[in-house]
Amino acid sequence: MVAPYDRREVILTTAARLFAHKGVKPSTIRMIADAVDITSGSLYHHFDSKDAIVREVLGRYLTTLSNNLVETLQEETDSATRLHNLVFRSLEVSNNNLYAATIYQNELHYLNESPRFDPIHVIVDDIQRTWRRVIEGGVRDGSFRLDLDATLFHNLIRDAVWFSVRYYHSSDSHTTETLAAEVTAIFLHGFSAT
Amino acid sequence: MVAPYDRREVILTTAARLFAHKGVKPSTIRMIADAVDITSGSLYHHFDSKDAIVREVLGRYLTTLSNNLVETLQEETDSATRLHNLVFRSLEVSNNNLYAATIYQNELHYLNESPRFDPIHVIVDDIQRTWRRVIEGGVRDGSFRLDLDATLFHNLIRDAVWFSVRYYHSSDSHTTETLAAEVTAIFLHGFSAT
DNA sequence: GTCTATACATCGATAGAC
DNA sequence: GTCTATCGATGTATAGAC
Repeated sequence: MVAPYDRREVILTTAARLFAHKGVKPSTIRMIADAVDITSGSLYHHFDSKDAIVREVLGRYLTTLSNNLVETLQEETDSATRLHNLVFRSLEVSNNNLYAATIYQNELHYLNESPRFDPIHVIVDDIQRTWRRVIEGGVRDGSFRLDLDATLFHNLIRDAVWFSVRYYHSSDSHTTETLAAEVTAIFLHGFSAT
Repeated sequence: MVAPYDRREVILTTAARLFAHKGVKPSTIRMIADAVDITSGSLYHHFDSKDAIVREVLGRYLTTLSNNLVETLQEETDSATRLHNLVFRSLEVSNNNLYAATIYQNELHYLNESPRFDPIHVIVDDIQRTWRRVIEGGVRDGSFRLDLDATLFHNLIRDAVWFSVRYYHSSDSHTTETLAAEVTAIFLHGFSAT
């Protein structure tokens, strides 16, 4: 028996939208309360604190992302395809969680200023390990270049995927497919015509 | 006749360090004052407001960057080299202005929340135009691929250079040289071994 | 140019009635 | 589960003495 909607869910979505658009710190408890049409005191019936809302928004998104990446690697295929699959799934999940994805990249400072977001960092570390496993695998099996720094490559492609949700908001999976293919093409084969 | 050091300059550097490490909003006027050993009220003798400090820190950095990019393009050479030179100069200037560079990428929200930072955005727009000119020139003269989205490429390499100062703090120009060469190699020729 | 003192706003969070 | 009312902390900025 689930209500037609859960007020708690409405608060989460509304807060996420505010956090994404204005930043976490400038989005006050009173603003969130106004946006869901209750008073600020009532918010504390649903959540212990403002940071608890941030944690739940980011935790859901990053957990979904982490699980999706692990899942896509169960397909047996070559390293280049594995890398492409990581790119595609990352773009897809981030596109389905635009507010959360935006918040995460914009609030690295906020998330690091105290241990209260450690659970979030644990999930992110897991995601990074997945990427590294694929990249190092590709270097080992000869798919990727040995004369370039694999860690640098990791950082560059991770940031590219991470931040591309800033400008690419695709509504259909076709666009995500195209974007993933182009990003992978640039990072694997380069933009040079020769 | 310049004093051995200018208190105003000390404030700027100290504030920049705080802004970079803790974020602009959490770095309070009192913290800045404490760090330079005066009281918060005295800060207002040197600057009209906290945002005026932010504007001056970022303005100096971005103006230097913009001028450097324009300067490096006066050398007549091929498009691939021009692109490499943009990468190198960007890394170099950002490395020489680590606090400001860090602040800029971490505070996009803060900088966009009101028109008081419009002068900053004007300089950034100029920098973006410089990059676009080089990339479009390379596409036109056949140096760069026609089958990939040049705007996407622009966004990716710009972010890569922009954000790589997060993890690469080189103290000597040799490392910057190496980093620029590797970034350019990945973006022009790819990480694939084949 | 630096100080003390403080005005004034706004924040997150709590208490207790309904 | 929502309300009103408010506490206590903290923020930017100002006023005026020295």
